[in-house]
Amino acid sequence: MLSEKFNHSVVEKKWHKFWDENKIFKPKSDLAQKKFYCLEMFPYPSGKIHMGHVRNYTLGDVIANFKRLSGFNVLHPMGWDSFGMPAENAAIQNKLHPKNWTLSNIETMKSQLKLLGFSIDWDKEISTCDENYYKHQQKYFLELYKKGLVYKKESLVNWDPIDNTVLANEQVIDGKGWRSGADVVQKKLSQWFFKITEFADELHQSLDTLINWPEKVKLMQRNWIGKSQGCEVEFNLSSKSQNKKITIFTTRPDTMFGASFIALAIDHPISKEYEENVEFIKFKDQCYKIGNTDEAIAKTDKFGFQTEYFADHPFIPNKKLPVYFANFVLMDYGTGAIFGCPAHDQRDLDFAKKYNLEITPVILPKGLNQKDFIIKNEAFTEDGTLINSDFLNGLNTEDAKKQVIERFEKEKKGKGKITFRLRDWGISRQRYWGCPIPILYREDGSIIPVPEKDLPVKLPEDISFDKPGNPLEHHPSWKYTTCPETGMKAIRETDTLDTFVDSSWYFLRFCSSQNEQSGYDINDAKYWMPVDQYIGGVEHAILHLLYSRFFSRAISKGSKFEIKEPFNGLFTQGMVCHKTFKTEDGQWTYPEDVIEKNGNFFDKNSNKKIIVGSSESMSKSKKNVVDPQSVIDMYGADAVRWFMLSDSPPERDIQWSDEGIAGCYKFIQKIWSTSEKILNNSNKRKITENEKNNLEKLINKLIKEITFNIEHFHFNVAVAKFYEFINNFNKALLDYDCDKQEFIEIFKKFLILIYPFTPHVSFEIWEKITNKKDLHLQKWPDFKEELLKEEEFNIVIQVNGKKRAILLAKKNTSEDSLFNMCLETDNVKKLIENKKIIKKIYIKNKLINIVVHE
RNA sequence: GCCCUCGUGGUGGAAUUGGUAGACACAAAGGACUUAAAAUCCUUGCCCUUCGGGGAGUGCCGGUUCGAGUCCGGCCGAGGGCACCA
Repeated sequence: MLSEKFNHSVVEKKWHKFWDENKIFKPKSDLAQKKFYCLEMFPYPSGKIHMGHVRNYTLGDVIANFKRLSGFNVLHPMGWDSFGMPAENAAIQNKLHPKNWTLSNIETMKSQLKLLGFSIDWDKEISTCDENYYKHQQKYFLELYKKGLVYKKESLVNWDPIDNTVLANEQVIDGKGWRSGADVVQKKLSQWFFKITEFADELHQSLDTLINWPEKVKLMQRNWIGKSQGCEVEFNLSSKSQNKKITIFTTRPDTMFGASFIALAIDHPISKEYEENVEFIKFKDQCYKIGNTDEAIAKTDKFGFQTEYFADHPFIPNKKLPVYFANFVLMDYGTGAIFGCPAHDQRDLDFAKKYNLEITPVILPKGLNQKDFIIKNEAFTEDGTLINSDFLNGLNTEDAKKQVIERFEKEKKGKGKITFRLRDWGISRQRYWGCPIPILYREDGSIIPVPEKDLPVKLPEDISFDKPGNPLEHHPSWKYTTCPETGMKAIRETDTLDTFVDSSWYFLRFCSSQNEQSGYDINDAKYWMPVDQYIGGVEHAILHLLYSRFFSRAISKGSKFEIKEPFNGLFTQGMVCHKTFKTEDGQWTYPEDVIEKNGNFFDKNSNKKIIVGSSESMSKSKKNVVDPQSVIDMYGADAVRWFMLSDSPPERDIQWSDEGIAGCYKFIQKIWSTSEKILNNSNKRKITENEKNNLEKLINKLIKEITFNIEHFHFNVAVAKFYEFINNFNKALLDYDCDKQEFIEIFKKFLILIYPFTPHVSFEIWEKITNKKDLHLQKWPDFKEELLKEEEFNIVIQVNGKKRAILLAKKNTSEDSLFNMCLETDNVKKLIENKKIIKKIYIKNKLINIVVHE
């Protein structure tokens, strides 16, 4: 009988229809069953799906399927992060309405995702630009407003001059807008903020509870929150005309006796007194001129402006410290004021040298004599022993810190204090395509939250992008309204919410996606939350993941079900990379347009010579992309999924290659042809006990390995084990040449194991073998540990730690007889002849090492 | 500058606790089947060899150990995060 090829396009369509119609991926409403919430970061509907999506959702799908087979009630939903700037850019460029552009992209991408056969419950689909979604978000905004976690303030903000919008600190990367790449400038604007700093300590501490998060991500968040232990100290300032008090923050109170000046941030409140001082204005301008890139700032010389004030040293009577405004002091960290200790801080040293200020060393490095310790151009910033410090002399840094703080607290001059680097989250965006902020500005100047009954504040549809700036601002009527209480004239807030707000609670919405009354139902959330496995790109390590941790805390605070951590397990996958191609005149070229001739590469359209560049993460701008749709058409969804899981560990980058996908296609065919071989076998010879045993061992080993490797995210290793199994299984099929029944039973277990990876071919063969369409209802097979115990072992024989021979020995052979067997092995014999055996090491069923001496 | 991670064949990568380094796959070379191709299958893969085997070998140098890819110290290289945070 001739084997037929596996026809992926027909088979895959057939199963998509069956899965869809029977809603087999819908979770059960039986809340007594143990649950598993498997979530991948939802996509922004930019047009078409890309390979990054394919990899992300394939990884999640393996987990979801595996957990379903393992008896869990699995929630595996999908939605769209559908507000955002690209929709507006498309509107401007192509005269499309952002809504239409977005909805049509969603439609395209949804159909593409369906091609891949992901086990998603599409009934739970949500979209953040849907008013049924954002009305709840507006409600949460108002709740946070009530809880005092939202406020408005005038502040210097990061302004992206290309996108014409404000960016959060987290969205400024190397001084450039995270999306536009434009140099960010500082601008003073009145903005809404979420008080994320209120949770700084909790967000920091709670990271320790996230044992299923990558250390790397936790570390990044820890650094971002930046917890520092120190103290605040009050200084008395005096000038000819007046006295004042200011508070400074320091993490090095131990260096107090080395203080030689006080430095204030340029916008410290005291600067009000100098607003009209010509010299001060000059100084301020000079500071702003420097530019915004972090590198430029870091390299800038330290300079300052001396005030007429002097500060009293808290411990040294009559010691007066000059007070400066300095360009390196930040207003929004600590108190915006510091004391300078030049000997033990590099910035302070640079500053002190410029203005000839005192440099008093107070920390002596270990093992150094005080006479030999001179500060020249480098400050000593490490720990040591206190000198020149009155009551602290002789103490180490740690103890000195404690003593100083104790003394400050006793004398009411200061107190221990923890400070965070984290700033509040600026959420106002001057954009149309986002969630409107439900706030009114009444003509009498008061700020009125929109009453809940008037929600949602909907986006107007009739908008124009003819003028630059925010279309909501320019809309002829939308923003004009009246106060619901007084009837006074009022104007709507025209800023919309940062789209990171949208994605900060969507995982909660999935628990109750249809609920009209509230964003999520407490009982649903109690059952489904937290997300058991969250999967996405590491680029969200800080932004999205920190915001979500904050937002779910903030909205659930004080409710019957407080959410501490929304994501129990986190996995950050690597990117999909491809070689880059450039013509000699520097034009990026798509891989599909590159042809090879005698080892050289050419653009098939222009015939220009192509330079092959390094492999980089697939991106539209470099054109090193491969369209998933065309690959699915050619090789099938199972092959594409298989590729995504093969070779590279999921947390590392993967290299896309044509040979690789072709190899995956061959493997899918091989699964199919193996099933054909079994079924077409008409031999009637009965299988022997030994053969049967071997087959059982084979599948038992596979079950153990696949289970372990899925649970540990070693999908690439699981793939290798499948290859190994299929190779051995085919060999057995050929060698044993007996009645097929036993092979069928083994192969059925194999199909259950591989179903999470390649569902289409698995379902098809399962049906062919069993005449049933119920592969998804099978139970994940158990393995019998006793079958894995081998009767015979390869015992490695080492002489002086080097492998010299391998012995096949029965389990539990005594050490002595093994040793005797060793001595009779030719190789060993040669090597230990005329030598003294010093030592024997025996590791049971594994290894013997004979140590000899000349 | 500070912090973190990673260095294994031509390539992607295996190697649960220190115990047979290179599983599995891709690419390459040779071969089988075929009129031919595709598909499939087999063999090979550093150096020496009398074909039994021997030697070197996981970025480099050193250490601990009977035994190190794995642990420790010091270099070198790549990638990532933070960057005037007092």
